[in-house]
Amino acid sequence: MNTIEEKCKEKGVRLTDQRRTIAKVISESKMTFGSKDHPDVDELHKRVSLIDKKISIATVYRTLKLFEESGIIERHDFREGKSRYEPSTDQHHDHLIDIHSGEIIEFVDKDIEELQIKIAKKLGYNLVDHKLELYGSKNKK
Amino acid sequence: MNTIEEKCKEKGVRLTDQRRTIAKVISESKMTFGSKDHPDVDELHKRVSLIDKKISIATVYRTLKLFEESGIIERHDFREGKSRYEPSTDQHHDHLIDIHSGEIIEFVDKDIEELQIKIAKKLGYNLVDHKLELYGSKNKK
DNA sequence: ATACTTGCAAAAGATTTGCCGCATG
DNA sequence: CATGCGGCAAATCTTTTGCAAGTAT
Repeated sequence: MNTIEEKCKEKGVRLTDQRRTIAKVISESKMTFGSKDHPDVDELHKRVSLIDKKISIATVYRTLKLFEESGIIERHDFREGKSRYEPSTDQHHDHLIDIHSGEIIEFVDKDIEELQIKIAKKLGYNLVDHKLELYGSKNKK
Repeated sequence: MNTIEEKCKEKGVRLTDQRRTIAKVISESKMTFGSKDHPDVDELHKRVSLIDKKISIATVYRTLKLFEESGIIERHDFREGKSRYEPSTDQHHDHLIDIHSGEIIEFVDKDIEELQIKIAKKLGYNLVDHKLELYGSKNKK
């Protein structure tokens, strides 16, 4: 059983064959394609179809929304007009996007996390969530 | 003449009545509606129509894209599936979005800016741009 | 049994584009 | 005058939804 399937059980998300298949594909995305993998809906539907070609894209959309709302996966908009997904991790991370290749690098920085909480507090808010994306070009030399 | 019109001249962006009107509306957005104003395309079209009701929404889209590509205005996606705009400023700022009211608070933090540059460098990149959005709920007390 | 899911196709919402007459520099 | 611009409607792209039939607990 894959990680996402386990999380569904924990959260009381009902499981069906379709959801199990989609869960499996997302769970295996990073394992198979590396930490730079953040597939979009179409890509996920393609991968899911290899396992069960009867799963419709509407189900993929519905399942992704469900998983996202349960905190099981994360959705990102990298300024392309479509969403990309990845499994949630214990360790929060942010992204650096290579503006030339589109490659996505993940990173973790504790100082930045703390600074954000402090800024929100100063403005009179509790930080619930945040999004930090760096856009950069590869440094020659 | 408004600020955006001036910037068009600097950048060699051709001016027309429609573009002048749209420039005026964006220039005046913060003056009229406060620093929390980040209108979307529909809202801008409504405001523009009050001045010249013959300007089509296609022109608003085309003009916003043009201004954005020239660095005259900034586009944001605050996770709503549509874009919001504001005039570019000399002083870079980030946004905190109230998850309950949708209110947008602008803030500037030099430490965070520096930290981002440092992180990008460590990963072998030159930071070209970035996006930081904090999502928070109002802190009672 | 009963409420939840799915597939399909249609709908919706945001944004872009082809065409052609018109304005700008 | 030539090139680019704007209006309109149709097209595109991503995502959502109504419906009828099937499925999980």
